[in-house]
Amino acid sequence: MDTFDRKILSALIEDAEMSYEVLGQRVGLSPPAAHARVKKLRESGAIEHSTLKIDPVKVGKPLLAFVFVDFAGWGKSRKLMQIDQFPEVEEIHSVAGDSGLLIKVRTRDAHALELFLAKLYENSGVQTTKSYIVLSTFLERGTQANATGDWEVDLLPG
Amino acid sequence: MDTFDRKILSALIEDAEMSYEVLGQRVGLSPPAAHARVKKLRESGAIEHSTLKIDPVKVGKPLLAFVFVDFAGWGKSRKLMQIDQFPEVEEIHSVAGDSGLLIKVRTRDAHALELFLAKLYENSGVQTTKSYIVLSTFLERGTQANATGDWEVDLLPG
DNA sequence: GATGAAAGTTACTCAAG
DNA sequence: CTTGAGTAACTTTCATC
Repeated sequence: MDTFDRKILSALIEDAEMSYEVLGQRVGLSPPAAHARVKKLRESGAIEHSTLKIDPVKVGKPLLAFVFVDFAGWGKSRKLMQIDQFPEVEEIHSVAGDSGLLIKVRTRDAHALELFLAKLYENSGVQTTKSYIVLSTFLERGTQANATGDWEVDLLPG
Repeated sequence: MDTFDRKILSALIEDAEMSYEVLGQRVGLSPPAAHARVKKLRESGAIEHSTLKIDPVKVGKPLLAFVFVDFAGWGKSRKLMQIDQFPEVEEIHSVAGDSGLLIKVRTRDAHALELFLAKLYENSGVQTTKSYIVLSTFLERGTQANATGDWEVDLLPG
């Protein structure tokens, strides 16, 4: 995972359908060299899979919310994990602090969110939920390949 | 945006590099028909762009956190918006409730998160931050194309 | 690492039903 | 919408430097 690999990942994160010829000249490698590195990045698992960024509004899910879920105990957490079956749910994390789970959920409207929350409460063990409604999103992207300072280093010769 | 379109999006979200032949037989269309629909989905903006799902650990960012940021006022929000320059930052939302902004940030370790928070406090107007450290992630995916109930409907004839 | 080349596959478009 | 066909482009690998 050197600078070339990070440049390749950064380029493909922006547009995964770039040809190896274009990719190569963007990162300063020949097409075969770029291809070999992408292959290794896939085999190593650094690239999990290719996917699409979808416009939430166009698929009828303009309302985004983050829901914190508190439990009485951890016994029923298995059943609650099945909420990944809901296509409205995009993320499920367990978090440190005063809450148990943090769920990112995207619905058609407030009523659909209410129905989802009702499903949550059907699980015994769920004590309270606290929802944060998103008013507007300024940035939303996947994991970036570079870290702070990477670009400055890249500008140096050598 | 009919059932075919949602099936196409769902398939490409799982694997965007599928050939139109495979895509067609997965959704029940001929390759040219599948191709034409994908083209329209791009032109309509429903598909924003193709991207890669990256393994955060493999790129050196195993620590995920959600940070709520409170302001004194909205005057300096423009400057604070520049935090999208940080590759650690994946999402920036303004949320209703007792906080102003919600930031999803992924760093190498707790120290790197601390450095990022220090950058936030450099902005005048930032009053407090409240961070939720993610202990484990059970689900993390992009916006799904279907809504609850879609699959049941699809199983019906006609 | 670069180049050049080869074979196989796919993208993309169109005509016709 | 389907089938069938066609060209251009790309992927993928390999031999060579």
